[in-house]
Amino acid sequence: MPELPEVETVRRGLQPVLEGRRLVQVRQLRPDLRFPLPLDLVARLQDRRIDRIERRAKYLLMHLDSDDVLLVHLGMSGRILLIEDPDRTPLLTHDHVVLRTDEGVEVRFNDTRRFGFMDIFPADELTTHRHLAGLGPEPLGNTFNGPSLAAALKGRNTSVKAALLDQKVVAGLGNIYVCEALYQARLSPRRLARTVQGQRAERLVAAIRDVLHRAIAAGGSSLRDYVQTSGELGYFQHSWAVYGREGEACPDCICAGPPANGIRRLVQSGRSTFYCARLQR
DNA sequence: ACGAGAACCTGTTTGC
DNA sequence: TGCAAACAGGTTCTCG
Repeated sequence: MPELPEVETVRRGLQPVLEGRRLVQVRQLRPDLRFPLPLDLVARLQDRRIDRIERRAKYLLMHLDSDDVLLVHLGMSGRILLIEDPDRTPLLTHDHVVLRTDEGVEVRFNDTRRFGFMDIFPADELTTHRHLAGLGPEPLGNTFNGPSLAAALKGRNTSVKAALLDQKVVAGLGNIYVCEALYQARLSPRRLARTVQGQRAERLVAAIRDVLHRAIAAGGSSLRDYVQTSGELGYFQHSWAVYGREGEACPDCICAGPPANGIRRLVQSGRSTFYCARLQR
């Protein structure tokens, strides 16, 4: 999916189109995504004004003038398409929820694999909601630092790779940016999470923040199914050092080419990890 | 309680 | 060429 940088890019694209706008038409094309959609979703969105759009981890949170919050998660293949001329733009196969604003623009939630989901709930449940309550710190926030990450990893008997994918440890990283951050921090993805303490934790925090900042500045990464809200392509995928580069030379060392050297791929808890075995310890 | 793997879905790419 | 297997950004559930 869209990881944190892609979701932040979508949020920034939606802001000028949706904030302050009223929803004059709401259509739901199927009863469920990853989970059943709330039965009253359309009724609670119809004629509401969107006051503010924020992001928490990989979630978009749209605050309504009814004091409800619309939560959107893009899953693996979710996209949000902005349609300037909706009456002359046919729906696509996997358009599932369609919002039209009082300015005549449509926002269409399109998700091929339907791993995405939506919910709507009262704003006072923001900290207790099932999808938000257990989340760890924002990696770009003030509370995420070397000591706090070290504390979160202490006692964890899994790999640092698997631990960073756990949204309770830090919220918003996914497979791509974990691989990139571990590479930049020169830490092996196989390293036991609980051994990442002190300077190693400091290095990892700095790498995570730097990778995310650079990715956001580039407008995120465009993957097979993902396009920015505007329809433009993010271009951070050209900056990947290791992700998807199995067999290529490591950009920062001399261990060129396959098979023994260069960037390797391994599978950890069912997901591909890309790394340089020489630089990452 | 923790960690690993399966499940959820569709589409594309890879390999025999 | 054709078909089956592998693989893809995430989260949640089950099982040992």
